[in-house]
Formats: sequence, C-alpha cells, structure tokens
Amino acid sequence: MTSSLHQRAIENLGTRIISGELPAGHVMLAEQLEDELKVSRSVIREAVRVLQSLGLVETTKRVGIRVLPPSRWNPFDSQVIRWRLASDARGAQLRSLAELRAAVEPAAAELAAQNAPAPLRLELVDVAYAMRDAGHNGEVPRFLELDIQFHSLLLSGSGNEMFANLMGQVAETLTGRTVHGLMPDHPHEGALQWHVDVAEAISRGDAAAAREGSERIMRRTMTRMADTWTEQPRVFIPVRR
Amino acid sequence: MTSSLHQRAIENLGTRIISGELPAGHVMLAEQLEDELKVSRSVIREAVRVLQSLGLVETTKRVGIRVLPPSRWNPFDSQVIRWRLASDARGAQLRSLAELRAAVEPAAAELAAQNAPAPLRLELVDVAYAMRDAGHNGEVPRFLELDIQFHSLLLSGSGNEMFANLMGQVAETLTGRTVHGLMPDHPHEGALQWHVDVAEAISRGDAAAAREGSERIMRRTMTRMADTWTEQPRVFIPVRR
DNA sequence: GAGTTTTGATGTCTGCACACATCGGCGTCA
DNA sequence: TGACGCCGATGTGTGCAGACATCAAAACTC
Repeated sequence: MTSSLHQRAIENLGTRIISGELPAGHVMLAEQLEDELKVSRSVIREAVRVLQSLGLVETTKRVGIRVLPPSRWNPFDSQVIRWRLASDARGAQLRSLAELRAAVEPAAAELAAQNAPAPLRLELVDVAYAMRDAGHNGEVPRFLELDIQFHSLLLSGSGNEMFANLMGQVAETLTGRTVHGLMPDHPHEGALQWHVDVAEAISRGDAAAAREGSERIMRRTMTRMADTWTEQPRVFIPVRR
Repeated sequence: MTSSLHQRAIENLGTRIISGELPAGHVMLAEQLEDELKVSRSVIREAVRVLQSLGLVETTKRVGIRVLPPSRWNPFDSQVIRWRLASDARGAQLRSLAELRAAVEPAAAELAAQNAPAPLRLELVDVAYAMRDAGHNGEVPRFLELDIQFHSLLLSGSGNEMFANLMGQVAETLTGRTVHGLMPDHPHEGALQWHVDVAEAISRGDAAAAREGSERIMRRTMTRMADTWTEQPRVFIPVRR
C-alpha cells in the first residue's frame, strides 16, 4: 500500500480531474482541499506541485488551483495513463497506446537487430520458442506472461531508452486485451511463428527481416483490435504557437 | 523567468543529477539541501516530491534522498529531456528523439490522412507549399519555422494525443540540427517536394501515400544525421520483472 | 480610462510531534 | 567462541500548525 498521505492526495485529485469530475477551468482553493481530504497544508501543497508538473493543474496567486484541459496533460506519464485507463476514456487510451506501439515496435526490432547485446538476443529467442509452445498447449496465463516479456526484451534491446520505457504501458495494452475478451484460448498459429521469426532475425542481426516481421505482427494486432474502439472519439490537440 | 524558489530548486537538482554531478546512489539530506540552496524545508520538500515523480530520486526514512540511476528516469518528461539536451548526453538524447520521431511520423501521417479535420488538411497543404518556396529562396529561418509547423500539424492531425505531444520535442531536434550545423542553406530539392506530396496525400485521404511519403522524408533525415552520433554510447534499460 | 489602493490567495519560513527504517548493543544458543 | 536474533536508541522523512511575505486580481479613485 502506498500509504503516504501526499500520494493518496495525488491519486484522489488525479483520478477526479482525468475522469472529468473536476472539469477544465474548475478552480479549487488549497484550504478547501485541506478540509475535503482532511490533511494539512503541506500535504496538499506537495500533491499540487506534482500535479502541476504533470500538467493537470496550474496555480495562480489570488485565484487558486485551476484544472487544466486535457491538451495540457502529459500523455506519456504513467500515472496519467493509468488514470485514463480507469476512466471513460479507457478505449481512447488503449487505442493511443496501441498506435504508438505499432509505430515503435518495428523500429525497435530493427535497432535491436543492429545493437542488442548478445545475451539479450539469446534470451529473446528462448522466450519466442517458449511462447510458441505455451500457445500450442493453450496455457493462456503463461503465454501472456511470455508475450509481455518478449516485447519488453525487444524494446529494451533497441538501446533507445524511450522505446524501452514503453514496456510498462505495453504490458497494459496486452493485459487490457484479455479484459476486453480479445484473447482467444489458442493464439493465432501464424503469429506464434512470426514471433520466432522476429527473434531469430534479431539474433542474427538481420534488421530488415526483424522490422518486417514486427510489422506483420503489429498489422495483425491492430486489425484485430481496431473494431473495438471505432466508436471512441478522437482528441485533436491544437498546435501551440 | 520562472523565479519561484521551488522551481529553481527543481532546476538546480535536476540538472545536477542528469549531468552526473550527483551520481546514482548518492544520498543527500533535506537539511543539507536547505543550507546549500539557502531555502526553507517546504521548498526543498516540494522540489523533492516533483523529482521523485520524475524518477530522479527516492526518499527513505532514516537514510535520506537517494539519487536514482538513469534507467529509472522518465525519458518522456519534457524537463528530463531538456536537462539531457543540456548535458554531455545531448547527442544520445537527440538520437533517441530522432528515432522516436522517425518511427512515429509515418504512422501519424497515415492516421492524419484518415482522421484529420478538414481545416487542418488545408493548412498543412498551405504550409507545405510555403515551405517549398522558402526553401527555394534560401530563407533559412522562415524555412525552419515552417518545417516545425508542418510536422506539428501532421502529428496533431493524427488525432493521437501521444503523437501530438511529441511536437515540442520534435521542435528541439529540428532546431538542434541547425546548432549541429546540419542544415544546408538550400534544403534538399527532393525533400521539399516530398513534404508537398505528403500534405496532398493527407489532404485527399490517401493513407498509404501519406505514410510512404513520410517514410521517405524520415529515411533521408535519419541517414543525414546518423553519422553525427555514431560515437554516442547506447544505454540498455534492463527489463524489470 | 488610467493609475492607485485594497484584498485574498499562493509562496515561504519555522517549530514541533510522530512514524519508522536502520544501526548497534545485548543476550541467547549452537 | 562465534553466529544469530531480539530490541531499544537514533536519526531521518512525514505530517501538522501557525506566522509572515509576496504579488496579481479586483475594487476604487480621480
């Protein structure tokens, strides 16, 4: 349990802002938050400072703490992502993550084939084969675990820390699929082999094959998920000049 | 100037941590920081809370404030990116951003062709032609400005808030190229036309052409920049299990 | 309407009590 | 004698309460 008071205050306010309960433009006073959350001023202030750094609120003297519109939120912060996944915008968040992942993974596969350290390549191949076996045998939980590990290793092997950081979020989209009932008991036969192909391409340093294999996996993943979020409204962030 | 004491404390500690002056594992005491920065506890505490949320430090009772290794830093936070760009790792940061951009922009172009609102499509075409003119006439500052606007509009038009958020960082990589002396007085003739092609493909909703055109631009950009950072060491983030 | 004063919120500082992880002394047991 | 574990001492962050400083919005004056 993250039982620190300020962490709970962040959680409370963060979820309420992102859920829309506290809409953009809504102004709060520090004193009012003290009463509401039954904590002292320092706790509120520290929480507000963190929310400020996430782009969720801004503070103005003589006005108070103002909630900022979604276009100001930092969409890459893992807390923001978590809060959005718990909100009505869950579908839109999953789509954004899936699109990002589909864009990044082929590039990461290509880089991994060029740069990944040898032990990581070996592990990647092992995991791919283990994954194929688990898929054949219908061991769904083990398959999901290996799937996450496979893609984590791939992103990590790219040697790009931004790609690698997407691991955590990718895990969310993969586990999110099971929640949406999108995981069949027996994973697609072709996809299992494609993972092995990607791992071996990376292992032997074949960048083009690694990218193509990864693109194949991503294309299939996207087409399978696409129809679940067609109804999700898209948010267009205005260009700041 | 953002002259708030707490902001300055964040800036001071953030730059020193990311520059390596305060190495991973280094432990500081809140009281010691008060003396050093000549500010009160509340300022230090609020600053530390923000740095904690960025993954730069962790606090432990009876120990103090411990600096975390780079693998724990949030690589998508704009402050972290800015601090890295100002450090010795500037080259590695630019490479990471360029790789991310190269992965994302073709996907964004494809999505923009499918989803962008009509006014944005028109503006994109206008900017592309203006860019071509500025390039022909050797108006370098205006060209750079239009270039940033073009790519911002493209990312924004994708309707994916994560893609759109990369705008600010992309501007950094583009202006960073000029600093590195990578911008010729007269931009590449083909690239100018490619931008127009992408804009028109998006404008008429031709997703495949938009993606291909964007890929062409990105391939050229990457090959042109690649040799500037070959000597930059890559950082492999271990997979957390 | 321009300039000035008032006002009310955040910003900053300080002293105190508390929680709790670490350390070290002590005793127990093998 | 040495290893181990209990347990209190200690020092740190955490949380609280109250004060004053600062500064920009709002009200006021001319």
